This record gives sequence, C-alpha cells and structure tokens, in this order.
Amino acid sequence: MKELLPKISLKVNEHVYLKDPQSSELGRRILQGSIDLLEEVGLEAFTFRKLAHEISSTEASVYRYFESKHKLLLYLTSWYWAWLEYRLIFSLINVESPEDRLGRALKVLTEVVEEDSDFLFINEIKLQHIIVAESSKAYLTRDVDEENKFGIFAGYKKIVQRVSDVILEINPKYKYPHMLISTAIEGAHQQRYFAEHLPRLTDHIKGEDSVVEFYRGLVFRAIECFPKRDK
Amino acid sequence: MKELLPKISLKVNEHVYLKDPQSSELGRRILQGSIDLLEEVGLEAFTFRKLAHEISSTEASVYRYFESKHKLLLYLTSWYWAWLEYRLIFSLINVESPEDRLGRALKVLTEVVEEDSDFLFINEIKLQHIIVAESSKAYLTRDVDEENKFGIFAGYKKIVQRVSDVILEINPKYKYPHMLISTAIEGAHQQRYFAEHLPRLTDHIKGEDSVVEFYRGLVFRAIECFPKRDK
DNA sequence: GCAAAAATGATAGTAATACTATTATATTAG
DNA sequence: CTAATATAATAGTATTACTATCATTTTTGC
Repeated sequence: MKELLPKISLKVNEHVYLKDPQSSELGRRILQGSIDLLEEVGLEAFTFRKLAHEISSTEASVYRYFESKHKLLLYLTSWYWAWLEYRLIFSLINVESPEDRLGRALKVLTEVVEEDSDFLFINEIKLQHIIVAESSKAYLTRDVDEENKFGIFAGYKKIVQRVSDVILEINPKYKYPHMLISTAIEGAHQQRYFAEHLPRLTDHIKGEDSVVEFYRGLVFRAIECFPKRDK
Repeated sequence: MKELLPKISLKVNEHVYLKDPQSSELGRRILQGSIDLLEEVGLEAFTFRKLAHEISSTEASVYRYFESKHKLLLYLTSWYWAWLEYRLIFSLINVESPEDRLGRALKVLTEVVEEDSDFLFINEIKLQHIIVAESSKAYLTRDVDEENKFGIFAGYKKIVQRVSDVILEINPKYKYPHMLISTAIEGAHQQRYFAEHLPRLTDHIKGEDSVVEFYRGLVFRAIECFPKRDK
C-alpha cells in the first residue's frame, strides 16, 4: 500500500476531540507523542503532564485538544478502526470469490503490522502494540453507553458488519457472523498479548504466524467451508 | 452444587493480599463490600475510601488487607478462577467420554452464573458481572510479567491446561488447544459485554444462550469433531 | 504589512486519589 | 488478666486530573 496514494487522512468521530488534532502542528505532535509515550509507559502511567513534557508543550495546551486521556485513547482506537477499514477495502478490491475475500479480510484483521508508511504522524506499528494492550479499555468503562450513542464505536461496528456480510455470502445460514468476527478481532489481540506475557494461555508454532493460522482455521470451519489456501 | 458440600473456601495466591481477607470478619466484609461496590460503580470509580465507607470501616483498615485496588481486583479474579476450576471438576466427575467432557467444560466456561450459593460472602452472580467487565484489566498492565512470576495467573492457566488436555484426548493432533480455550473464555466474557453495550458486535438468537451455543460449535468444529448433543 | 482573532505558553490553583503514618481504642489469645 | 494484635480515627503527602487566567506568539483576512 506504501506510497500508492497521496497522503490522506482518516476521519475520526468528532465527539472524541475538542479540536481536531490532525488540523495543526501541535495536534499532530500530540498524536505522535502520545503514541510514543503510551507504548513506552502504558495507559495507567500515561499522563497529559508527561505527554506535554515529551512534546515540549504544556498540559493546558493538550487539554485544548482532548478532554481526558480516555478521550485520547478513544481517538487512537477510532483512528485504528478507520485505518483497518481502509486496509480492508484495499485488500478486497477486485477479489471476486467470497472465500478469498474472507481469507484476505481475516488476514488483515489478525496479522501483525510490519510497516509504518501511509500516515505521516501515526506510527502504525506502535499503534498496533497500543491497541493490543489497551483498546479494550476504551469500551470497558461506565461511559460506553453514552459514548456509543454518539457513534464513537461506529468504525469498529462497520468493520464487523463488512466482514459479516462476506460470511453470509459464503453461508447465508450461518447464525453468528458478528460474534465470529468480533471474536477473531479481539481474540487476535489477546493472543498476541498472551504470547508476550502469558504464553501458557496460547500456542506458538515455529515458522508460522499461529494467530493468523488459528483464526483462519477457526472461522472457515465455523461456517462450514473448507477454503483453498492461497499458496 | 448447592449445599452438596460443607462450606469450603478457595485458595488464592498469597501475593495478592497483605492479610488473608477470608481469615477475619473485616476481611470478609471487604470482599463482600468490594463486590457490591465494583458492580455498582465499576473499577475506575471504585476507591478504598468509598469501600471503607460502604462497610463502615476506614481506608487505613482496608489497606491492611490489600496494597491497592489492583491487588484487590487480582484477588477477585484469582478467586473466580479457583471457583471455575472447582465447578469444572464437579461437572466432569464420572463423565467418561472426552466429547462429553469437553461439552460440559465449555458450558461451565461460557455460561452465565445463575445461583449464588456455595460461598458465604462472595456473591457469584455479581462477581461474574465484574469479571465480564473488568477481569482483562487484571492482566493488561505493566506489572503482568512481575505478577506472573509470582504465580498470580496460575489459576487461569490451570483451567486452560485442563480443558486443553481434554481437547488433545479427542484430537491429539490439534495444534492450538490453548488458544482455542482462552479464546472461548475471554470471548464469552466479551460477547456478554457486547450483548449489553455494543449489540452490533454480537448476535443473539431468541430462545437460546447464543454465547454458549456459539462457542460450543466453534470449538467442536475447530477440532474436527461433531458432537452428539446432550439431549 | 497590519489589526484582529486564534492558538499556544506560563503559571497557578482545586478537588480527588492513592497512598503512609501515628496514636488511640477495642478485641482476642495465652 | 495481661500482652499482643486488630481496628478506628485522624492527619498528612505526592500525584493526578483537571480548570482558570493572562501573557505571548502565530495565523488570517484585508
């Protein structure tokens, strides 16, 4: 995907920021700096104070962009879903067979990001690490319902819906397409986290990306279709 | 299981508490009160101050039992794993066929708790709500590795290992038994959370417990065995 | 190129949180 | 019944998560 398109920017729900961080230099430094800092210290130890220091700005200035660190986390996760959707669309373009489409979609949803390219101030590799460890905290709060009303999780739902539709093309009778896809997405994150920190909760087979292989097998078997492997 | 056994207590790793809360009246009030309060306000808004107030004690006294609210959360999750293991053992007693054993195990891992019975000061129904919404926060921290060294997640691993072994009895060649089980356990929590807060990420079919049905199908298909339904 | 507007920086302040410490009082165990 | 232990009452500290104010810089519209 690298360099195929002019640099574009991804839309994030307006309710997560006070001022669009993609619209100014400081805003972009906030995004970049917060990705660096979050990856380094984790959400719990992350503060706007430290962030401001890291980017040579002030706490008050950061607060002009984001109401709280929770909103900033929502921003990053929303951005990630938008980015995933963008990659999903690309990887499905011109692919006809629904089985192929599903296989490719699953790969995008479960694989590890290895190049950081399309977006100037977002390091996608670091962002994925953050997503793996922190994204569930974005919705596991007392504010979910309220935030959900404002469409903050729409990007996530859209992806799940999109891939569910592919499943239903393959097997219109399959009863749990949304569960299956959200299980694969969240599960892939968890399994990567487990591999790093709690390896007895997962499996790793040398020479393959076991997370990708596992969820591929899981999904295709669940919907009762045995796919032709792409080489 | 109700009343079959004399009241017993479950062992929790020593490193999560300063003083065993099951050993004193105040300790038990702390457990009971924290389950009530956590369910009511969620982990973020939960403080030892509020807890102390709720149980008519003091902050300082609570701190004599638990170093921090994170440790208290670890206590509750560890207790939950111990309790799940206990229920797992019961549900597999005298069941010979490995397919049956797996079916029963999955049911225990994914079903909703409906009675609160065996343990005096732990409300298992409320505890399960807390687990659904908060348990992943117990390991998604910077302290995981350190805590893992002290065996704090051993209870969880033990369950995963136990059920993985059943899978391998059925299909010794299956490559991802741990992934499969941890996916089912965590996934079941997530899907219940989604059902309540983000329903477009899941599926619900009237007249069945879709979470249980979904993971049952998923697991049996993944390992290539088509189970006889129990009734 | 300049005035007005907007963005940022510098600094300060507040309420709440997450603890620690001290001493007094109650409870319990030998 | 005394000594040890547990709990309560109270106070205090450092940090966090903000909000407010005002000065300074940058941007923009003409």
